Amino acid sequence: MTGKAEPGEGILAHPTGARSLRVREAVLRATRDLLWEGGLPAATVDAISARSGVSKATVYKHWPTKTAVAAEAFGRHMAETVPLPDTGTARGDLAEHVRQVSAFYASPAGAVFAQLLAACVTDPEGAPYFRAYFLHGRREAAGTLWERAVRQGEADPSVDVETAIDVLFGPLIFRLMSGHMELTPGEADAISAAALDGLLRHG
Amino acid sequence: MTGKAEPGEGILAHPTGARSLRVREAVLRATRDLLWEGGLPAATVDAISARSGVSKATVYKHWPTKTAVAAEAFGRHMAETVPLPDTGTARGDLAEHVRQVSAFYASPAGAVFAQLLAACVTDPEGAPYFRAYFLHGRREAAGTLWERAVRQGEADPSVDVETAIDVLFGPLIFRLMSGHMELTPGEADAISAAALDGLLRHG
Amino acid sequence: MTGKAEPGEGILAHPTGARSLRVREAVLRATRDLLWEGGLPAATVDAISARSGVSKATVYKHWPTKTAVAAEAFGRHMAETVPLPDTGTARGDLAEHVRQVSAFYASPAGAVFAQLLAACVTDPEGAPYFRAYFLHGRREAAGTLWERAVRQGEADPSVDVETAIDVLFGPLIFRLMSGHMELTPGEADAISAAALDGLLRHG
Amino acid sequence: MTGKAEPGEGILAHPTGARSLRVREAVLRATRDLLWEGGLPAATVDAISARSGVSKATVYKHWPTKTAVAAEAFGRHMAETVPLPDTGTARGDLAEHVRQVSAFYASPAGAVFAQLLAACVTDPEGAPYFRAYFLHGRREAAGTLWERAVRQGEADPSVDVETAIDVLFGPLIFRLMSGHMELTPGEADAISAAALDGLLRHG
DNA sequence: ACGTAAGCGAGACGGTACGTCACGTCTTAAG
DNA sequence: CTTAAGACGTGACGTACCGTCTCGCTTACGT
Repeated sequence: MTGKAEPGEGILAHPTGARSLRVREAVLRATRDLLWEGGLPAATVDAISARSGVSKATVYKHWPTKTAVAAEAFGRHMAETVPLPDTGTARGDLAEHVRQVSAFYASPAGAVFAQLLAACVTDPEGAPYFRAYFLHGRREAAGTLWERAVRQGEADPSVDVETAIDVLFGPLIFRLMSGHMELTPGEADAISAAALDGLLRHG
Repeated sequence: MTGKAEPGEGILAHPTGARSLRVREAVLRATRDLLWEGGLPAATVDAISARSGVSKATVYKHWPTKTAVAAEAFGRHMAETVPLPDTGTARGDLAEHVRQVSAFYASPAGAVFAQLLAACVTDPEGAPYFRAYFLHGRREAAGTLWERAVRQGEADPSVDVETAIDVLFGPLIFRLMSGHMELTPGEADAISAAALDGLLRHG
Repeated sequence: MTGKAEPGEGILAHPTGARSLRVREAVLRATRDLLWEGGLPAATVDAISARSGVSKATVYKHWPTKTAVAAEAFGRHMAETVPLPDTGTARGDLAEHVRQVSAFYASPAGAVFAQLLAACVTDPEGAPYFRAYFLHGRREAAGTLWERAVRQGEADPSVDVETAIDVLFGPLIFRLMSGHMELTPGEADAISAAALDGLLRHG
Repeated sequence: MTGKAEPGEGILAHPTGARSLRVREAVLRATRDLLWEGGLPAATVDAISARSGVSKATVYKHWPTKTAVAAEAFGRHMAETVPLPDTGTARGDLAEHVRQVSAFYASPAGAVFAQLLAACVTDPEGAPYFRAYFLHGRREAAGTLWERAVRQGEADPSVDVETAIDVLFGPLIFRLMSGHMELTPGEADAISAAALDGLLRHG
């Protein structure tokens, strides 16, 4: 898996070899802990280096930016926790998923997510890592849900997967980033309802 | 009017008086220029101070954070440029507005917007300024459009204004921040169509 | 005295003001201690900063290079300890001075001197500080001796002061730097004798 | 001959064998070029390794320190260019030699010499190499001159060879290292005159 | 002739210091 | 009492070079 490119993201290369593997593991573990304890601001390269026992210079040989490290560490850690809902109806599944993601954003881990997303704006080198190691997985899960919904005939097949995902989750992210509205389960439901049924009257 | 609180945002206080007015004007003008030239990274407090002739200490007496200064400067400058569309139909107006906002995000000023939004995540003191001086105005404009659409009977009155706005523009912001998709006019149309008509089939 | 240029060395400028004075004092004291404990290698800017309580950035605002700091600190400390010999004859005074300087070079402080002189080769920015704050004082003292010797009619007035000094002390420095010969009192006497009487036979 | 100890310097050992010879040659050639192009600072071990095609580990199997490599490379290159003067008189020979050495110190190669001498202060492991591969040869040449002068009856036989050499060339080195005076031919003559005739009046 | 061990190229690694940058606080003196 | 000017502490940045190391490859030697 070392240095393997993520689909659609070009090559996110690292040094290879046995020693490198040890280094990568130590760095990612230390970074994950730091993120957990103090968010992105705590995950300074110095701190990562100190805690992992890997020298700063070596960190920079593996990742272009601290954002990249943090993104990969965060993505690794989150990758395991993606249970897809199965309520019987596509509408139920999608709404439930929005509710879950909203709850995630409202959690401490959500704050880290926001910090990482923010960091991507400033750090174009790190952004691909965030997309590859975190966003990609999440979007793939949501995409699965969406395609199932289309197959079941509930979802509008003329809507692009990407568009659908953005319309469902973009609102949550908007609120997360700007803080203009809260991310309660109720709000999540309101958003998913509006997105699924549309803003205009029909019929 | 100086230092007046923005609706819903508590008190964003500044020192008052004639000299203060001069200071505020000089700082905001200098900051605007710097933002324009090099984005948020260029709008260093030192740079703002140097260019405006206002000392750093004074800047910090008027604003809590450099983000606050930048947010206000950006908001001031953008406030004038918000023409609301009038195509005849609510659907047309909303779609057109999404297209306009999308184009704005894709522009250089959009990059500054992204940087500011990102900064708000890290800087809770500055965030209210961004909301008050920029977001608020934008959301108010969109809200006007939405309420007109409701009055015309085209929009679903059961959808909250805030929800509607977030569903329409959240997707754009998601893409802007994470960079996973482009912000072309075509994409903007796809998004507004999906949001307005809903993701599920109906009928 | 702050920021005052040393004669013949152009302007070795520092920030001025009361706070600066405190900073300079703290830095020089800390540096002197570090030099004493571990020589130039121990006097890293980080260590100086840590021990003096003055931030690294501030150190770099006062001195261009760690060599400069060390040179000034060393010179300050050494300035007080320059007793000029008075044996009655010029020959005796000069020989005695060579013996003293030789002993100094052979001492721990002499090692620091060697390190500083070596550093000047690599660091053209720091060299003037070494000349101004250390060498200048030493050469002035030796020059005094020499001029007294000329007035007394013992020394050859056709020999330039600078030349005389270099011929007397250059050999010691050569040995100190390259380590090809020891710096015992006996060797010092041999050198001063050779320099004072000349290498060729005469008469 | 490889790895043979230089006189008076203990054993400066290298690995032996046919391959080793190739390695040594490549390294020394590359180092010489680098020294020539950018002085000691350019002669990084990495650079030497890269340019010579010899791996860093191998370099360190042959030499204890980068100073050692540089010293040997420099000495090798300089070994060929030591023409001894023959003016007819010992005084003329010695003065001429001082003039030549002074010119050498003032040349680009002289700067490298200064850097190497400086490096020896910090690097006790490399110093013997500099003495063995460069200084030794130079001092031997000067010693030859001196002994000829003694045999011819011009030089004072009571002066030790080493002392004589140091008195003649120490002043040049002092100036070279500290930069307090220039190294013009005129200065060289003043120095040799003072050293040869002595600083005191006689007769 | 054929392993088998030494010598080697490649380059990752830990370590240490470097010099820089921007933030936000503080001090001083002028108005 | 507000300013301008700017020094200062703090904390992180990314880089550079050192000297050590690990890994296979390839040479050349010993049996």
